[in-house]
Amino acid sequence: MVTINDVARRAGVSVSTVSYTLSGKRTISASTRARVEKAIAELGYHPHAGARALASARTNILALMAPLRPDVDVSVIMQFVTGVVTRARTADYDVLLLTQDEDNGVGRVGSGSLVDALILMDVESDDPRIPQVAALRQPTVLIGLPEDARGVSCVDFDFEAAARLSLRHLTRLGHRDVALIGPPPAVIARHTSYADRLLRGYRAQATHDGVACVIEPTGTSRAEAIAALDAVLDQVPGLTGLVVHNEAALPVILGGLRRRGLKVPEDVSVVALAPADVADAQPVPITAMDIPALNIGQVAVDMVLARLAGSDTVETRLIAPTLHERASTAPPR
Amino acid sequence: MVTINDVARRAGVSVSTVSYTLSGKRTISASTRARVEKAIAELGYHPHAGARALASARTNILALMAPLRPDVDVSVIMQFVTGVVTRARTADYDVLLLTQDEDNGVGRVGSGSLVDALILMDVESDDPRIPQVAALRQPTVLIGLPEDARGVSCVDFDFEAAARLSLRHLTRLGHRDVALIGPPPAVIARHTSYADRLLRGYRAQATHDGVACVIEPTGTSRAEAIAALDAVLDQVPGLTGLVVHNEAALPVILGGLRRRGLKVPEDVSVVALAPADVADAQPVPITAMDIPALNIGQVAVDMVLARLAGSDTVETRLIAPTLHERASTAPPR
DNA sequence: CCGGATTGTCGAAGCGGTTCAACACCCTAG
DNA sequence: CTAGGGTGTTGAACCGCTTCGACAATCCGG
Repeated sequence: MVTINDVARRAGVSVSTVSYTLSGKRTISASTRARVEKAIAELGYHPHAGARALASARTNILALMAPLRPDVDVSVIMQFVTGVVTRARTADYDVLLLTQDEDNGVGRVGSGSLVDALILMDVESDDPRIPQVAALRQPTVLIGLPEDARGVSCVDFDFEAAARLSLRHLTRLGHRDVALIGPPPAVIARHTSYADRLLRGYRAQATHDGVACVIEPTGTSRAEAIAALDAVLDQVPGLTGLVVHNEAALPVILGGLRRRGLKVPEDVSVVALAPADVADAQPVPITAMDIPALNIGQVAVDMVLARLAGSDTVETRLIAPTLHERASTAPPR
Repeated sequence: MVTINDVARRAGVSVSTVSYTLSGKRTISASTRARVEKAIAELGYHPHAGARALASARTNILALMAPLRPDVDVSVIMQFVTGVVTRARTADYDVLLLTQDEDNGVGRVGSGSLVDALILMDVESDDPRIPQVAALRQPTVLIGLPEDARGVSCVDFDFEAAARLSLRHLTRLGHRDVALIGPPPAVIARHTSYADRLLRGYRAQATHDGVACVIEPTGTSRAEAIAALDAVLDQVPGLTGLVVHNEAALPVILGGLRRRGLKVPEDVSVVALAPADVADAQPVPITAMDIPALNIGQVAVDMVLARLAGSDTVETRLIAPTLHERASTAPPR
């Protein structure tokens, strides 16, 4: 293993000079810097991450706790993770990937000084992890808006507004017989923050627009999606408008509508809450509130890095939704 | 920060005793162990990861380099990542998530002693990362079979056999006018290992079964998928059988077939290479070679952990495919 | 031409663990 | 009763890096 000592010897300077050359925390003459850099290149020196972490109390690692379970929209997760990892790298940070279902992952990586900061996805309205991160000395960003954030920063897509705008798009087109096919029952039961806000927004808009508020959750499996569609058609016999927030169920629902002889958008208009590429990659391109998952991931990293850089402003950011019209919505005939 | 010193003082023993209690590398009397564990619990002690890494030359972190780009099948990636992370945690390892497109990520985390081992996804036939990992002291497992693995272990789904069996399934049903809609052109151009093997298998089986070998790559966007379907129908006018290996294109292709008045499976039989849940979540449940991505991830971790535990057997493992019949295949009429 | 800044470099003290060699103690066999 | 062999515990060296205080050399204005 080549250490900072080897570099120092080769460059004919002291270890501290090498360290300062690397960190730039003291001025180094151009000639010395050149000699050190040459030695580093020749030896292929990479500082030992553990030693650095020990001495500097910084690991340059971010923890990202993601819901690696099947009942979430994989595309959204993936894009979010991608946003986090790529942005983190631009600031010379690495990302440690954790699952939710570990007992006390937060405490382990936090108290163990394994990471400098945390990003928690899939936050619930009353998430048990919030007191855990609040007790940590590392800053944290939550994806989602818990009831009580306890001074922890939050960021998320504005699902409430997205639900409202989705329904409004349908009612403005003239649809009165509408329904929402939503996230899995388990997600709702957990009071996952985004699901709570989604339902709240949908309900508010339904009341506002004077249409019946029919909400049917559904899982990711084909059978569940079909059942949800059945239930919805049962409750709203002359259904002409559908809002769907369930990436996995989307194709099945479209197939189900077709099998009943219902054409999209001629007979039924469909609005989805999904990333743009998912909406576009359906049998019929779907009008959707595009979820900018990549962007949210980047913002989360920016927020957490700002805290690491010394800022102590705790903020909550909501990313405004935009409707993207594709081929799945039309006025009722 | 509570350190091992605090624990030692509180338990009335030396630091080395605490350390040995934690690691179990020396015998400790039951009473001492109890006192130490009590102190640890009371203080909420978590060993400092950096200090531990420095002293023991072990970080208990695995690097996972995943293709976080849009032209890959997100479900497969997600499931694989999930398999890796969950299995790693059972062995008290954490996972550092890296992207391919970083310049020298392998060298950075390897030489920098950030990780104990690496897992590389999306390996190309002549992957530039292979010499890099071969130069590292950390063991590595490749997902995919490069031409020259240079003594690095490999594991993957047997895409060659999967392609053969997919086509064979169609020809056995009596289909003669068949085609393959494959991975994105860029993936093929890169000579991604799985794409190479997929095409090889398909070609071999086409020759063996005496059918024309029509292969059309396609990207993940709707336009590309439609174009690919057009091209295929152009080349094979009386098409009755289709093999698809492109998760994102699948729904679009099904939509395109329908728009042309072609029913699945009455007019066209479709076999996919995809994870079971993806195949099931289509408008029509698709007969598929189920890609056991979760399992492959677990196996990759097992292999790398075996190397860390001292085994020096370099092996290549291929996971055999199994066909799962759903509702998308039937004899031609 | 001198005193005080400024600039560039260095030595050494940690950071918080692991692990080795040493040692005290107790048990048992001869 | 003693030699010999565990068993349980300890002190101290060490892992590779960062950073503080010290210091020599150079520069500048008065």
